[in-house]
Amino acid sequence: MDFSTQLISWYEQNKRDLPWRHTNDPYKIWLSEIILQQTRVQQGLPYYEKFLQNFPTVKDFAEAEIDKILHLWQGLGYYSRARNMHKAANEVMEQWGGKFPENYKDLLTLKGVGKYTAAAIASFAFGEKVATVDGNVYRVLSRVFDIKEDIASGKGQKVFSEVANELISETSPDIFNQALMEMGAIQCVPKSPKCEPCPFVQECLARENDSIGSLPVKLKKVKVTDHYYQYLVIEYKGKLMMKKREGKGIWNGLYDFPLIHHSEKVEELKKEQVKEQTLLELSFPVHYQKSESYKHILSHQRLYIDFYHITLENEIDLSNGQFDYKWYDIDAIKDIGKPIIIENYLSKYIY
DNA sequence: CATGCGTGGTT
DNA sequence: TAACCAAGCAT
Repeated sequence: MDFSTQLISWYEQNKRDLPWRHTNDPYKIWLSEIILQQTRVQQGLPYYEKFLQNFPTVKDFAEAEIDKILHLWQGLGYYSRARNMHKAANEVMEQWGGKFPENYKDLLTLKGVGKYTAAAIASFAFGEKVATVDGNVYRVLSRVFDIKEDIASGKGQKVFSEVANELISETSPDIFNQALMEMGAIQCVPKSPKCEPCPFVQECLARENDSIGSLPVKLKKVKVTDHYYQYLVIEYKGKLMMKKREGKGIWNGLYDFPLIHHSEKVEELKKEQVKEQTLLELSFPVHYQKSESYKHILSHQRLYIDFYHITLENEIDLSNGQFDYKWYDIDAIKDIGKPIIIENYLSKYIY
């Protein structure tokens, strides 16, 4: 029995029941695939349901406010996915007549749809014979065939793509793709893979060569930098001062508080910096409540965060246009997208 | 081609 | 605890 047949046989007996496996609708496939990028199934599941309820069709998604999309996406991370989905939905409406493009090459033109996602939609929705090559596939193929090519390099990605496209089933490329990823997700896992029930246990070259623990090879290491944040939670009559983050950094499109950003550890609030950020003339000692310190870990940054809750006696006029901060009713703040650390703070001390 | 981009789970 | 990493993509 060949690789594909063995794999699919294993899959039919071991697969999980996931909602996006019951549809051929490219919109639902697209939604699920974007959500699942770098995200675990259990974390993504409730978001998939929530987005489908709010936006049953790609037209609904395209017509939605980006602020509503980002609020629904809150807590899932990698927010550029949500912003790119909004753009892609509008591309589908305006350039493809409201219907998703139906092949790998055209799907690749959509914002936020790369090689993996284009292959996923093309095969799952349209039956195109093109292999999905994701982290699971790298792991399974690198082990079964003991391939030591670096998966972070362009060459490595090309090699694994070629291997996967050699193996892919002629008759059921969609099931083959699902099966290969499922094997990586639930059996050929990174640590302590479950080799005993694996259909390839006899022919797995990495097992034979005792190299499972070092595969797949991934040379690139992310460097993590430290940042020290002082957030000013400025309250006046049931409103908080906030603004929408812009630019290329983290949390683009989400809302947060006036922020004093340091590259070194700091102990106390500096009043000159408070004024620079907010025009707020603090006469120290001012009445404020400093929170406990938070450590917030991103993929590439360690944030050490203190919140300073300042309750004003008099309103600050924010209409001079020097800053983009505005006053937001605490009730309204519940309905806009915020970094999860901000949401956690608000839930504990403000709401 | 290297880097930036979240959050949560696991070891 | 720090490291790793989870159905990647854009620039």
